[in-house]
Amino acid sequence: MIQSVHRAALILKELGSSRRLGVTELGERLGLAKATVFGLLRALEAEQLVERDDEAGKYRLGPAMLQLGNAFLDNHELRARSLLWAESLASRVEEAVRVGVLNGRRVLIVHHVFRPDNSLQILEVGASIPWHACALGKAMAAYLEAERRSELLDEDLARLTGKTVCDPAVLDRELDQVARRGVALEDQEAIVGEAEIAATVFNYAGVPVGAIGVAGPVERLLGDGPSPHLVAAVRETARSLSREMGAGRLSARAR
Amino acid sequence: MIQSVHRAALILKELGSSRRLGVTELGERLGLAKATVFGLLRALEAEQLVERDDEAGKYRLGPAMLQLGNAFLDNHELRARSLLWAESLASRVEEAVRVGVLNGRRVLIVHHVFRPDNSLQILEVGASIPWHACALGKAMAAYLEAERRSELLDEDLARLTGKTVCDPAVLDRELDQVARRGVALEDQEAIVGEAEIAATVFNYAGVPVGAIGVAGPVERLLGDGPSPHLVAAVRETARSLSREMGAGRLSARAR
DNA sequence: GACGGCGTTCGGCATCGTCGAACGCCCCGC
DNA sequence: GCGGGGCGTTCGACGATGCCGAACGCCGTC
Repeated sequence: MIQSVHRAALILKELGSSRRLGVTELGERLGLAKATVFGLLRALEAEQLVERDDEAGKYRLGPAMLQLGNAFLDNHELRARSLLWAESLASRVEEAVRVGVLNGRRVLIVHHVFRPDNSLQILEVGASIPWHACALGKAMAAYLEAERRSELLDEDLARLTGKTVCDPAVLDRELDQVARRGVALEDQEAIVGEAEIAATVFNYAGVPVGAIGVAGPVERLLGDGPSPHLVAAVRETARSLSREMGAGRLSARAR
Repeated sequence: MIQSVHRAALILKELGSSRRLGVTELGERLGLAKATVFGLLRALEAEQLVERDDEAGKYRLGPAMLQLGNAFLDNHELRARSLLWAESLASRVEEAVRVGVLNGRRVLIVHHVFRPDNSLQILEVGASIPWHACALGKAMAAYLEAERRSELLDEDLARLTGKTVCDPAVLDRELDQVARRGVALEDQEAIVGEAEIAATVFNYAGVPVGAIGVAGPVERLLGDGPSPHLVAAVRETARSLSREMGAGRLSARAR
């Protein structure tokens, strides 16, 4: 639908996954004529969505992309409402806190508070993680309607570490358990040595709209069984956030 | 050029500056038929560049936007090369460090290291600041070719605080001085109480490609005259970064 | 000095996006 | 409860618009 917009988006996504590409290479990858790609690049360049590498004829993503990405964050309701909660959760448990939303088959991190210990950490906002390899993803998947859940379970579940759970049947049972307990766990399923404890955030209608969780070294989080202190803190924070998300909608409806 | 792509970009930018908009409102703002806007939104939605607000028919930016914005950062050469330098500068001077590039008439922050003192700070990556209201912008403007410089000086120079310099003639002289000294200063020209000291980063051809600087409370940075320690550290870091940017290109050419 | 590969330009053809009008829905006020 | 107005959405026909293949000019290489 709207061919040129679709193709422009393909170009942007292609440029996003490679440092820089030329017209010919883009044309080959997308199966389009060089002239077509060139025209699209020209239009995108005029919008600053794409930039030309000095001298070489290569193209890369442009600065407007960053501004729009930032605008997405600024307009994001869950993120806005989670800022204070995440901060207070982080200082309470002395671990990093992440907030994510489900985007297709991956979890997009929309907020990230560093562990308050002065160590050098990289900001994960904007990163996207396979849903089955993080507690945030499992927390959301557990509360989706059955149809959507099996969609997630059906397709290829990549193995990121030796502990990643890739068996749909096993995952399905784990999701049931998550729904029963109200918390999701992840034990080195994305990165060796790292674990996460997360809980779901719901909107006024009881639909999961995101998840919040603490992430850190497996010893501290899951030492011998999930730390009850952390689990309680995460659950509590998620519940407060859900209440706030609901409140926003309800007061809007009341008007 | 490529009408539909141009219009799609306009929609994205419009959505970026308002929390959420409906089809009709977008149509009015852009002077397009509702059906046209709807078609474009449909296409953008399929790409996850745009998202529909639950229930209400409103639209907002989608998660793919964030991923692309992040991809821009990942592919950004200056940013990649500045990560370590910025980190070491920040710990050396105990102040926040920012790295920016010129984007039209504004400076886009592509990297930001917090002041290492545990205080709560907000990440400015993705923010864009009028060039004349920050040291980063002035550092770059000072080394542009005359034509480009007067372009920057000619148009409207917004007043952000009482100390913002908005007079083209005064700014022009200040830029000459920046070029002579090799550092740009900013004294509460964007935010009251905040100052910045920055120096230009050049590529192999001597073209300014960005700037790096320290930002913080005016008393500490410009107490009585710009702190010589800070000025030296910033200059040195910018020179090292420039060398690295040049080296990248030269070795590429040598091949 | 000729070749190959690149980004770029050109122009004709038909596809594809555009628009106005009409539909169905929800909310609000009478 | 009923009517109106606003919204997002669908439809179909017109013609402007973006698509493509081919050709150009540039650079680096062999």
